[in-house]
Amino acid sequence: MLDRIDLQLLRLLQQDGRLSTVELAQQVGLSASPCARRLKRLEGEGHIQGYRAILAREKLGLGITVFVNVRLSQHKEALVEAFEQAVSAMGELISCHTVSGTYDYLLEVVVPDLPAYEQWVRRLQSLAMVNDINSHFAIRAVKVMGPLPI
Amino acid sequence: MLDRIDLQLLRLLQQDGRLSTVELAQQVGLSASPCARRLKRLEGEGHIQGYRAILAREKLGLGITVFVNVRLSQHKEALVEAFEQAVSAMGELISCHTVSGTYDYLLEVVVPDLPAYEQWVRRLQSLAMVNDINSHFAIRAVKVMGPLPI
DNA sequence: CGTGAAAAGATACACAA
DNA sequence: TTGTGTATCTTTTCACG
Repeated sequence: MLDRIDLQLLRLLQQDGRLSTVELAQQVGLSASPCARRLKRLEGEGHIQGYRAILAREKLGLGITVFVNVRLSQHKEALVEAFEQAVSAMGELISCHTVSGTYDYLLEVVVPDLPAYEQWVRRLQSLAMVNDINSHFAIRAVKVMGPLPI
Repeated sequence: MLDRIDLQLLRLLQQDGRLSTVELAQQVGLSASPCARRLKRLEGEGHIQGYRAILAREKLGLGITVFVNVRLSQHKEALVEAFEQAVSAMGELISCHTVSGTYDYLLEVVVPDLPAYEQWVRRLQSLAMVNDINSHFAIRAVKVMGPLPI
């Protein structure tokens, strides 16, 4: 499905999402048109889901990152869906996975300050199916949004 | 520092990092040149750290995401730095924070399969200053890399 | 996959408001 | 600071070898 060159293109675009077809072409040792063809294919097949600017959290006043473990009181389909829909709609939540172990979910929340976090937790607690919440504050980021290992 | 329009630009670029100056301009109700100036400023001041393509993990054979809690045996400056440098160099690690609570670190690791994860854990365990490791597998992603709330 | 050419689009800059 | 206009450069697209 994907050959060396495709992977190279993906790697390059993961580093710099604004590289043009021409720039990519010379970096992978191709000419522009086959490179453009590959690009379109990679996008069309969904290997590339999109492009985005990476913003500086702290500079934007988003100094607090919190990892939050959540356990639900029940696991009825309807409640699970309601929970996921509710948290997905929260802008402060940038990541949410169901996980193995003691808790059901691991959330990552980004807020400007502690009062904002308290407010957010209140909203989370107000969800009826939420049984237990355990917060871990990020003290320092060692590595953030690293590139996928491809 | 940042006015409404700047924030709008950042929001738009967070959704689509390939929008051109002209497209951005009409979306925020500006003409091209002031929009380009703002863009350059936002990039120059570091509000925009870069641009990248968002890739589909599963399609690329990276089906396993694991959240790993790590506790060190000591917290001497040198050991801490050695640990952080070692894990930062691991491609499978896409995120690493020091966190409050029982553990010192929370890592996010992406690998193709369980054998690859076992291998990775072995490498982690081989670091002398690592005292305790606790893995939580991501069973399902509810929300991944959501936009920052700006 | 490569080449070449044509068309479209983007950027940069000077100047006016 | 923004808007307009222009000139330049780049990119994209496509037909064909």
